[in-house]
Amino acid sequence: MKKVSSQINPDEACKTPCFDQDKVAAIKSILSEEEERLPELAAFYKLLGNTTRLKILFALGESELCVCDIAHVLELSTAATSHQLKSMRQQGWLRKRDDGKMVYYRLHSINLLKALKGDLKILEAQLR
Amino acid sequence: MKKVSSQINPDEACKTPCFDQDKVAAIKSILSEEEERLPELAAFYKLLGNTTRLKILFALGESELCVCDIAHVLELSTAATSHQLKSMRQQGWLRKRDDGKMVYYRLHSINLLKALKGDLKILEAQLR
DNA sequence: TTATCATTTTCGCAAATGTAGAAACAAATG
DNA sequence: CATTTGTTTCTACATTTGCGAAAATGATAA
Repeated sequence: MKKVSSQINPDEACKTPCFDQDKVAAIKSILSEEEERLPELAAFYKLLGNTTRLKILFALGESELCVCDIAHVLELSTAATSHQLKSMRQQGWLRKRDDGKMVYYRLHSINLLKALKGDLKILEAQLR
Repeated sequence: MKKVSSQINPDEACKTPCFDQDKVAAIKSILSEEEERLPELAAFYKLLGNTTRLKILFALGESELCVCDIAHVLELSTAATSHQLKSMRQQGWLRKRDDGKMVYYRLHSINLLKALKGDLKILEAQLR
């Protein structure tokens, strides 16, 4: 069932020569197509992997808000809030609108929020 | 347009009293319903926010694999690989199957992989 | 102009986090 | 028994991170 190839290079990083070399090669080849994108995808999820930022996204899902309002919702300083907003704006998730001294943020894409809510449901299903 | 309420508590964490107190209260109330779940959701995304783990998921999307094969695909030690596998198994994403000395891992839910591939497409759309 | 206000940015740090190595351990095999 | 495969614990290291403090920006008001 398990083909332990005789042509294993002893210099391999993994010392256990248990693997199916052909299978590994095939999967490496398949992965190589997506490999470039994976760091981007990881960065995408990293940005989502923070309760404060998720709160911001859910809050903006309700309504456009100024930085100060968001800061109050989060009970956080405006500087810290602004920092988080910037990171998400850079990711393309948020848009800003200047109005005098105030700056208003809103979701750029409603799809993101939908995805979040969908994932919340998946999560609940997992936990049952 | 902006209602600056007179009943602002001067002890507020945020020093700028620019906010629409009613709006903030309303949004806080709405968020409070989801607030409990948000740390879980963040943990979910944190686990996805790593290129190595994403590689594992995509690899297992192709085929069930033993730890050693996965380690070779990742070019990582079996110990490190096993650690990552454990974290994802704990999250409920993977299942393991013992077969003699070998241990095989597979995706528990195909939905996760579908979601990943969907998010990859969203990402590509964003970047255009 | 000067002052004030909302926000942004820079700097920097303390704390948290994550990754993975080494080695001990477990379980299966021969 | 010795090997093999995988897991776990302990550990150390580097990196990341979130955020405070304070200066800077840019708009508005006096």
